[in-house]
Amino acid sequence: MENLEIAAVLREMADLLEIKGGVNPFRIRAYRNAVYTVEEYATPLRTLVEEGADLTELPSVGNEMASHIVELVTTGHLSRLVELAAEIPRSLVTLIRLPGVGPKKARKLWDELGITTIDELEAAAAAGQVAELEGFGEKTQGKILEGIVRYRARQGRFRLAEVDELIRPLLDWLRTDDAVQHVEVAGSYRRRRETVGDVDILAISSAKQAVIDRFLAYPQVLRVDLAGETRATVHLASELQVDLRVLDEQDAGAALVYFTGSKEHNIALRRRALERGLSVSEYGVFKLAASDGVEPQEDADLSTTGRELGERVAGRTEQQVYESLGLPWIPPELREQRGEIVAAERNELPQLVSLEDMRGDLQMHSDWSDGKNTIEEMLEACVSRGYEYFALTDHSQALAMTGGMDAEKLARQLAAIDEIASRHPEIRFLRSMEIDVLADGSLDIEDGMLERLDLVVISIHSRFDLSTADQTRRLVRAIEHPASDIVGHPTGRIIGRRDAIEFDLAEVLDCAAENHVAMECNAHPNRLDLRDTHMMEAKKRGVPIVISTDAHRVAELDLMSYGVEQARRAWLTPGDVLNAGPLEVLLSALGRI
DNA sequence: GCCGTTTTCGGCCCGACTGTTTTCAGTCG
Repeated sequence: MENLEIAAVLREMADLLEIKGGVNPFRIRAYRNAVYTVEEYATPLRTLVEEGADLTELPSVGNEMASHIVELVTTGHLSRLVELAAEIPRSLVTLIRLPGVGPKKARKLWDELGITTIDELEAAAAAGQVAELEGFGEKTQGKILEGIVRYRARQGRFRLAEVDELIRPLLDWLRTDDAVQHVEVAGSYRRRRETVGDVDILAISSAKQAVIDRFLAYPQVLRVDLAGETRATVHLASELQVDLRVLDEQDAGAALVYFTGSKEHNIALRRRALERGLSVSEYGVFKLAASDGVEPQEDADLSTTGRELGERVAGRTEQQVYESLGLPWIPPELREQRGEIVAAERNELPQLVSLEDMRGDLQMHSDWSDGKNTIEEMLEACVSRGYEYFALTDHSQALAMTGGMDAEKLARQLAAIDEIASRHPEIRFLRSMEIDVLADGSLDIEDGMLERLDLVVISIHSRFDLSTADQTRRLVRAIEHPASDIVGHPTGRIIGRRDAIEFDLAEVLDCAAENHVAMECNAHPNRLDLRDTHMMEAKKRGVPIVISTDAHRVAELDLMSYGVEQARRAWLTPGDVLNAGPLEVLLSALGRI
């Protein structure tokens, strides 16, 4: 059982316990905390279980969660969930995915109307039965019906690059309004997560209502979900959800921290604040009033609303907010509660790699295979981006439909490259190729030709369905080939379209480290492969990373920023990224010189 | 259920908006 599946079971436990009601809310929260840990963990927990490792070492995993995980890995099911499902229909958890329906309402729908599925809920709402229930009404019933339609049609998360395109004109629309002093996008977009569920926009203004009005008047707004005095939520025509919050300038820093998240990072900050007698919200950092007689609430009170606040100590800038908590400013890409607060406290935050550090691009295609531009056009585009070197990596013959090259065609290309390179001393031209790794792990070109290349990129483009063991063997054999330098888009995933191939990440990374082979972070926003957590694992195991665009046309060379952002999320410094350094260091790390 | 520079009990993050309430519960982020 894989981590995501384990997490899904634990999440279902939490949902069912919540629907059941009368359960200690902190017990439910404990399940949700464990879900986060399991989802974020880079290596399969199944391997930890097989090694007999102590799972309670993991954050938010105690004896109970550890035994749950062991049971799931070894038996494939969780007896506690089976017991719970005998009391509460499991399908009720789908109801709370609907907007406006939470655990309490789901429970009521089941108790009063015997509803357990979305289909049954739709029928009951259409018949007007839902509005009759206490705590429900006509509006709620209508909202549920709309929500069901959207639930069935929903598109899922948006890729970061799509959101970039959708959100830029909206930002321009807001910025041209006089009432708006400043606009910034927060949320997972600012943390540069590979996909974004909804977009959080933060506006600074003293005329809040005017900003809300401007936002609601944006031509691409398809429907308004809610609109208050300081916040509004809309769906754009693209179905992308956008939340706007309008705040005073003095609150900008606290608000930006709050809305950038992640949720887990914020919770950790607030816990830290409480330890210091402070309270953090989107309105600032406040001293807590002396808490003489704090009356403990009986269960269900999840919030600390009503706590007496004292003097405000920070809020205008993010720096101030972190400083008030005894921390240096933390880059948004690191705010995932993966140890950044501890590192910040010790002043050990990494100096993250940036786009300006990049000195070359190590995967791109020309019209010799499936690229759209000539070799010389690609070269000139690299020069204009200020690169010191670049690698041209047209496909090998196994990808016939791309015009992949056999030995004879490669020989002709190398001759053409020599001629072009001789006219362009301003950049170092690396003769390279993206060579297919065949199903058995052999490379798709004669060894004799490999010797004529400066750099060899090896990639999997077929047989994505091999077993974990076979796929691991395949990659290990290819990496062990003495000519191999870089594994291109190692997991082969296409975000939202094709799953990653299955292999033993630890074994492959260790093999790469041993053989001086680098792993690529493919910067194309559809791939982002390796992903952030995998790169963290690679760094831990001493495997160098390269960031390449895999450009098939000149314009795609600009996708480099997406790769760099993912590398930043993986805590990588310029020293961890080979093509952020001088060519000699790169070639030496790959065992070329 | 988890956790520990106020450790093995007693805590556990904070606020806005909506709809249905006649003073607030539920949901959401």
